[in-house]
Parts: sequence; structure tokens; C-alpha cells
Amino acid sequence: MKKKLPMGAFEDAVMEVLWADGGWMTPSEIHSELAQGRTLAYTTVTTTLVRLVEKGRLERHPDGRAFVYHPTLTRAQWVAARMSEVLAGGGDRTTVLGHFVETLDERQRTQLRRMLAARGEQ
Amino acid sequence: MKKKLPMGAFEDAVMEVLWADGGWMTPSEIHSELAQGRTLAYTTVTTTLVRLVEKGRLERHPDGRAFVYHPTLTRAQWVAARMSEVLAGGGDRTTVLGHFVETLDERQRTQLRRMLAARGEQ
DNA sequence: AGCTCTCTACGACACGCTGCCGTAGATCCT
DNA sequence: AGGATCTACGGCAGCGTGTCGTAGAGAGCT
Repeated sequence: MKKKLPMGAFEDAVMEVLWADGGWMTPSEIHSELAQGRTLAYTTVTTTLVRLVEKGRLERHPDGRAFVYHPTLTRAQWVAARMSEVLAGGGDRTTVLGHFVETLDERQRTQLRRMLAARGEQ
Repeated sequence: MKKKLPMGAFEDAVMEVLWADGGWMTPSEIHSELAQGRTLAYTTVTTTLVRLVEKGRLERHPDGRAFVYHPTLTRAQWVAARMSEVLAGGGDRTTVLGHFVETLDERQRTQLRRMLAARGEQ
């Protein structure tokens, strides 16, 4: 029996490896990174990489006889983009932002305030 | 053949109806709201309602011989909560917030600034 | 050239989630 | 009692995702 993982968990794991490295990686590099202490077929990695390219989360180009892969967005950009999507998909934005602010802790609110102030005064 | 809808589209449609109404609704009220111009089995609605209750997005209580359903969160709260989840799930929050701010338009940034200012000066 | 390694391409299968419905049984109205 | 209305339970199909296997191309060794 398999553990019940959230959908897309393996795709996320692959993204984590790419983000942690920061550069262009081959399937075999990614595979050895992920296969620590478990059996994992090489093709499982390549299939996932192809799907991620199709979704636009990775780009690739030939490098010797292999492809090398790279995230199209940094991790922070990706997370921010998903937040925007969620915000865009749901009703009155100002109200949503109001609730969202309430979910932040004081430190994050301070950061936000400073970012907005800095942006506002150019 | 079927149109390719995003996963969970019907569940979202049900939530929209509940949010638009704002109160407690019976399955049959929700069904007639959704069945405009198409055939839609009553049980399709009830099944979906049960699943939404299991996921915590709706609550229900008996009302006469039927159950009445109600969203546990307003639409704006729900969207804000999802934004927080996304933010929490990904890396350095300050950096993410920085990118996120860039995705907002001027009007939304102004709103955010005012909300933060209002909160900060109590 | 022949063999072996290493990659990619293609395809496959299982399982969970979601859309969608049917049937059986309970409850209420008349 | 009979019909209408609901819930509970179950079931099926399609899609997304995790996971592989196999075939075939290209590079390098012998």
C-alpha cells in the first residue's frame, strides 16, 4: 500500500530539487538527488520533467546527448503567481485583501507596509 | 464529448450559489438554481454537497425533513485562506510577498497600504 | 563493427478525485 | 394507504498523477 500523498507531491519534489540547485540540471542529476534511500525509476523522473515542461513550470534545452532543465520561475515568483491567481479568481479583491492581511503576523505586515511605502515614493 | 472543465468546477459552482444567496439553502433550492437550462440530477447536487461538507467548506443541519447547507467561510474569507496556504507552503515569505506586491495594480496597492496603516495605528 | 551505456520517446497501468446518476429506504402530506 | 420528497449508499467514467517498462538513437570502448 502506498502512502496517501497530496496530488502533485512528486512534481513538487522535482521542483524543489531544481529550485535548490538554481541552475540547469540533467534528469540523472535530479534522479540521484531524489533517489536517496528509495528505489525510483529513472523514467519516473523524465516523465515528470516532461509534464512539468508541458505545464510551463520548467524549460529545457539539449545539452550534449541529454536535456537540461530549469525552472521558468523562481520559487518565490511561482508562489506569488499562484497567490495572484487565487486572488484573481475570487470575488471582490479589496475584501479578500482585507481578510488576507488579517492572516499575516505582525512581522509580515511590517514588511508589507515597508514594501508598499518604498514603492509609493519613487 | 465533454468540455474540459477545471477540476472541481461543479463544486465551485455549488459554492457560488451558496455564496450568492448568503443564507442556508436546501439541496432542492440549490438544484433549481443550477439546473437552469440543463438536465441535472438532484442526487448529483446532494452528492456534491456531502463532499463539500466532508471537506469542511460547508456545514449543514436538519431543517424539517431536509438538510440546509451554508458555507463555513464567506467567499472572501475562503479566497484569503487559500492565499495564506499558498504563501505558507512556499519558501521565504518576505521574498514571496515582495513578488506578490508587484502583481497588484496601483489601486490594490493603495488599498493594502491603507489597510495596513489603519491596523498599525491602534 | 559490435557492444554497452545513457538518454529520450511512447505507452501503460493503477489509484484518487470529481462529475454524474440510480435505487432503496425514510418521512411527511393528504 | 399512496405519492412526493429527501437522504444514504453505491457505482461508473474520465482525468491527473505516480510509477514503470520497452524500444530506439547516439556516443564511446574494445
